[in-house]
Amino acid sequence: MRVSKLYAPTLREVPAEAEVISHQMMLRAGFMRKAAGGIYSYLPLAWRVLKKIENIVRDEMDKAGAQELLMPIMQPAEMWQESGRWDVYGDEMFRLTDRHNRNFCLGPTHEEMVTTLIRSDVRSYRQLPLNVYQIQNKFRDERRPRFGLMRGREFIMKDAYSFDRDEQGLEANYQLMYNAYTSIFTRCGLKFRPVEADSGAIGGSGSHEFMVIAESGEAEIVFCNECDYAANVEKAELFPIECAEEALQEVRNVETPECKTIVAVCEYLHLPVEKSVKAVAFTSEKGLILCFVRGDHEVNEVKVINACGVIELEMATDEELAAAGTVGGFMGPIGIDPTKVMVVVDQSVMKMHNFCCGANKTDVHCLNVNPGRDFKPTIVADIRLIQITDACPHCGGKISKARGIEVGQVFKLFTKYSTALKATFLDENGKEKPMVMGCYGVGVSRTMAAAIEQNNDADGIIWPVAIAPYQVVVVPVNLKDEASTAKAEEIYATLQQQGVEVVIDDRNERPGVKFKDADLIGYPLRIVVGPKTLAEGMIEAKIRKTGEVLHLSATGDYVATVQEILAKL
RNA sequence: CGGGGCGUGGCUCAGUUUGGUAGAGCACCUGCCUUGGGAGCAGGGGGUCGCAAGUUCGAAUCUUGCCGCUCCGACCA
Repeated sequence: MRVSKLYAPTLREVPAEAEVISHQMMLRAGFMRKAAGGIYSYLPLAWRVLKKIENIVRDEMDKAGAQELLMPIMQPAEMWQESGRWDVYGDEMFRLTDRHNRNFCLGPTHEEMVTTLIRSDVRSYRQLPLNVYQIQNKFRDERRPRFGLMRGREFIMKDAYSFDRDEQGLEANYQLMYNAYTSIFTRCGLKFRPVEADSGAIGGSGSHEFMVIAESGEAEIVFCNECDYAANVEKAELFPIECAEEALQEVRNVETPECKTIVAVCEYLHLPVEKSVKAVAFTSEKGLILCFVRGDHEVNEVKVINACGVIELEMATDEELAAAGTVGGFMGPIGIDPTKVMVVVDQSVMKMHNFCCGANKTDVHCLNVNPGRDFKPTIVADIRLIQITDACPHCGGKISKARGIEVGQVFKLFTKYSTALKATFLDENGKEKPMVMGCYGVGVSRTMAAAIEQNNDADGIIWPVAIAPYQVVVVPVNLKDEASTAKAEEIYATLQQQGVEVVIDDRNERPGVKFKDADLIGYPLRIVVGPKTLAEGMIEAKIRKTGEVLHLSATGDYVATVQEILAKL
């Protein structure tokens, strides 16, 4: 490719709309342009990167025994109604109607589609296991699209679905996919970490997320420094906290004027925060939920959702609190009827003695409260967020936190969809059984963005060779100098013949412009051909990642050298 | 959806407070010149100032409504 013909309009300045590095770089380097919020055109350079990622994904999927197919983006409402998700999915689903007023959606995911497809064709245990995948655009009307490709409303995803006779089969497929994902992200040149994850709205249980480690990541993960435990914070279990036994004392109320937060209350009463319990109130489709955790702990909403078996949580309003007989800032479990309001108490609170909490009256808190004696929870569960001071839930070791970009997730769905959608088969005994399913996603366009987040400097992108749009750019320094320009053309043609993915910057621009663009676009290797070095029989190869400059013989076998350099990057 | 900020040529922004008929830099076109890290000179093209109503002799500027973008909170690949 000749840069003079390449559709890659670079920008000198950072567009005001872009906040994160990957978004800024992709706009500046001419990789993409916005059509609407969270919706982008991929220009040729980006499309080459995406195809490279897709091909790595394909290769690993095929090796793991999955078969590629392509399902419709537009999906009829009926199958979603059958699974029950037409109503559950909410505003995040793009919906449309045809001329006959029939309802459709743009696929946010394909469990319904694939399950109804497979159920009509697979009748026997002999046809299982089966694993199918596709790479296509997905549509989700995000509440808040942001960060360019990191959270778009239309994005490219690889989604695979496995069907097995039993849970052992699922376990095997899950492991195959887990390993394939590890290979995919390794081959893409990314620093990543698989972590235990909550399975969320997709359903099922048992899940891992593949996180690309990056400061700009939206997810927070914890990992143990001593064992191999790693989890999304919203999933992370807690190492049990024990409390020393002490004699139970009588409950009494104290005035706590103007103390709206638990920290203020404890300061006012000269109590350690560990001797207090705070409350967070939510509303859900099952009504009000009062959650209680220790004063210095935080409520984990995902755990609350799972513990209560609800779909969504919202912060409760003052009116709802008043109706339940309490008041914001002074909520406590005493006197709340656990059969009318869900009183969800963190497991660690159940072990505390003589603690302080709200008295459900403005400016009043209770002292010496004890679980069991003074109140009855509706539910006791682990509902708190792990903190850096917590011990590893597996080995008790010291944990660390990091931020990550979720580029892939694997789920064990079990029979959630096959039961709802009646995807059954006959086993060897002629008995009808639901297929045991798994699903496995890779955010292809997000992976491209994540790669940039992890590989850039002040001058631009630094592509890992495996997913770079081109491997090499050849830069003739001065087009007026015939000898060096001819040499550059020769090198370009030769490399191309040898299968190197190469562009030549044949624009009649000053060298600075070409260098700046090459750095910005992030070609892994730049070959500069100019009169000065050529006079000495040399050409220059500069490695984008390290800045290292190598002088190669212009007449010798530079092709082999270039291939060696690329192989090492 | 709630809360902040912003919409002026392709990009970055000034002008809005105090209404008087639109500007700069970059990019683009032509010519000259220049060629190892975003050169210089000269000339040139391009904007119904997000949209719609309103106030006014007169609106980018004031008022109202709408739309879009963006950032902060809950979801996800």
